[in-house]
Amino acid sequence: MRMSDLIAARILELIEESEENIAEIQRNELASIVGCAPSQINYVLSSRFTPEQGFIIESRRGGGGFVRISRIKLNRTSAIMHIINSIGNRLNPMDARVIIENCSQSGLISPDTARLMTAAVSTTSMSCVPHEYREYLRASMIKQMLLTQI
Amino acid sequence: MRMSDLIAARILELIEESEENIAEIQRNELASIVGCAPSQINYVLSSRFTPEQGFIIESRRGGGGFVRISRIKLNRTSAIMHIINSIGNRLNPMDARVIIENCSQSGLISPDTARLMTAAVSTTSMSCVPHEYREYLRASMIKQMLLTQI
DNA sequence: AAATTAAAGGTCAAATAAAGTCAAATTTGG
DNA sequence: CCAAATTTGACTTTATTTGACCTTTAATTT
Repeated sequence: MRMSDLIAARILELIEESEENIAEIQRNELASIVGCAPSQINYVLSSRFTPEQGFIIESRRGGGGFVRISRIKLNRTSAIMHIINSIGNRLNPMDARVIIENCSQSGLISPDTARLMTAAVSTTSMSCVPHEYREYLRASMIKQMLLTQI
Repeated sequence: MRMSDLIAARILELIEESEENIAEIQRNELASIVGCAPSQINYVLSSRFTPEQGFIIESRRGGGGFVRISRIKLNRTSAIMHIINSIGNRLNPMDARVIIENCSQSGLISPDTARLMTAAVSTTSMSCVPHEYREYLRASMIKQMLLTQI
């Protein structure tokens, strides 16, 4: 398993465990527990816990510093609208994957729907359209599909 | 024996071995095991593990990357496979609509899924890709999506 | 209270590790 | 012989990992 996935999994675990959808970690401590460079924690946060994915990151430096990751919880419709609005007009495969994953995780869409959407935006599906269009297509498709889930 | 056949055989073998009909490989590793150029793995995948043949391909690049090949189990599947195979490599909006409608009518997919698929292949979703690609895209997307419904 | 020190976390770019693409060259079956 | 299938490899794109250096803040000392 990738280190990044392990870190992401650990953070999600902490969020789940908590009542208030918050994980509060010490960057260096977590890094040394999972055995990675501290800056890799930042990499994971910035690639998988972005505002677009429904997370807010706050932090404090200095003695007793911390990083707080909170998942924002909205009602169904606004959650979906929020996600739709956070998607620009392009979307790369990784971000698409994370968005679908999060929607599924947070119960906004069923696992079945998640699989369907993943298939729809897969590179395989799109192999017939030239690269320069793919990210735009992915974005607009995901938006359209999410809209049906309201 | 042809190299491609050997590769295909090896992948099938891995799928057989697995409980969940999934083979997860590292492209470069497999290539070096069987002794071929890495890109030949892609060739084999795209020529022998297509949706028409009941396979879904997913992949990730970068460190710890992989290619996952999953085979769909055959049960109610035959109906869906039949539909997939009846779709050529192009599909106009009207025919797509009819196919989705039929699947829905015959209970192969839920109304919700039908709406999702309709949204995915809608002209709105595709407005960012030039007309000449749309029918191909529609066909390959519908195939990929139907596969997930088995 | 001000100055200093130590303890966090942040940034960014380079190194590494995959996979994808495409077209040219080669082989094969009819 | 020819068209289709296969093989190869140079080049591209993407994701991850690491480390050196930077900034902020809390704690401690003077």
